[in-house]
Amino acid sequence: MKKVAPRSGPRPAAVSVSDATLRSFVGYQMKRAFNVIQSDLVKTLKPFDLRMLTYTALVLIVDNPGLRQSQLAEAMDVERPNMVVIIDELERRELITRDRVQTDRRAYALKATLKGRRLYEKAIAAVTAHEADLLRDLDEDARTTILAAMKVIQKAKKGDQS
Amino acid sequence: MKKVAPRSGPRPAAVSVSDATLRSFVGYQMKRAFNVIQSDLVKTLKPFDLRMLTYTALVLIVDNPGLRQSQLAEAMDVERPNMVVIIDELERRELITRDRVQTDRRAYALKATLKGRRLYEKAIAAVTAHEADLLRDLDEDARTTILAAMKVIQKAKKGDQS
DNA sequence: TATTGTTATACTCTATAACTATA
DNA sequence: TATAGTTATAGAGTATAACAATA
Repeated sequence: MKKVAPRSGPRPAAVSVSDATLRSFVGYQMKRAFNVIQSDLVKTLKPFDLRMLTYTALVLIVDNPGLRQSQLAEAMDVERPNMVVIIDELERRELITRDRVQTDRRAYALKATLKGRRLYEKAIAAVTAHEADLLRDLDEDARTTILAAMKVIQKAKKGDQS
Repeated sequence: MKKVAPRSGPRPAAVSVSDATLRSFVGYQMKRAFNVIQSDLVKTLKPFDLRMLTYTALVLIVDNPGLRQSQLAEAMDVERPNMVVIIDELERRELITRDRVQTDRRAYALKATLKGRRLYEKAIAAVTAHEADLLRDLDEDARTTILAAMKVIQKAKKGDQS
């Protein structure tokens, strides 16, 4: 009953694990796919000394000169306290400037420096190239569907019942 | 020059932030969408006192009785050291058992208890219902495309140049 | 010598309460 | 009183090195 069945291969892990139950969940597949994309993105941004959050913040600041930290935090869906260290890092590296808003001295106006804009250009080019490579086996139609679907999912949160 | 221009609305954040540059990246859209799905999943699993990781581990153990921690870690794409605390929690709550494998006394065979299998049934039902609700605005065609696309992305990692 | 599970540790991301300075 | 930014802190998730027991 408890006798060991003779095994030819040296790998006891030869029997593959079934994830049949989980596979059908969109959430499960998205987590796994997102992990792939994220780890690729981390590697891509490494040479620029950027992480996902610092990269995203830099892009938004370049594209929206003068915005405040709270606006950035809301746009990135990050809590304000967590925004501070991100901004601190970008400022310390002289990629952005933090200037008091004259009309509201509580707030800071964030702007990219020339150095920040140059890093922005390089980082975006690298991310674009890596993403194109990662998605090379998806045709244009599939990509369009994915983008559309991702937007639908994002909207599903707020409009719980229009 | 520095006079405050009279504003009608009380909200200075009225000017919306443009994320046009980021929007076209699949990775960006996936992160945002995944955040929505994840936070919904967290809420869904809360009543069962499960997190994504403990939920995933429980499902895989129920579906693959007797598997080892290292197999589970590989299946979940989690480092072995991080698997330990997850398994600890499931065992402490008597949802699974950890039995020494007779043929390899280094390893543990993981099995779900009756309590574990019951929680599995309830949790899966809840997750299924919540996911259906979250994706209610996506037709079957879109879901199929998404699932297929997520698999393509996952495969893109390993087969860098088949 | 290699592998299973473990401990310790560290870094990132996330989340909340409470403070300050301004409004 | 409310808001912008900050500090402190705690919880998750993730990653690596090093160890004991076993193969």
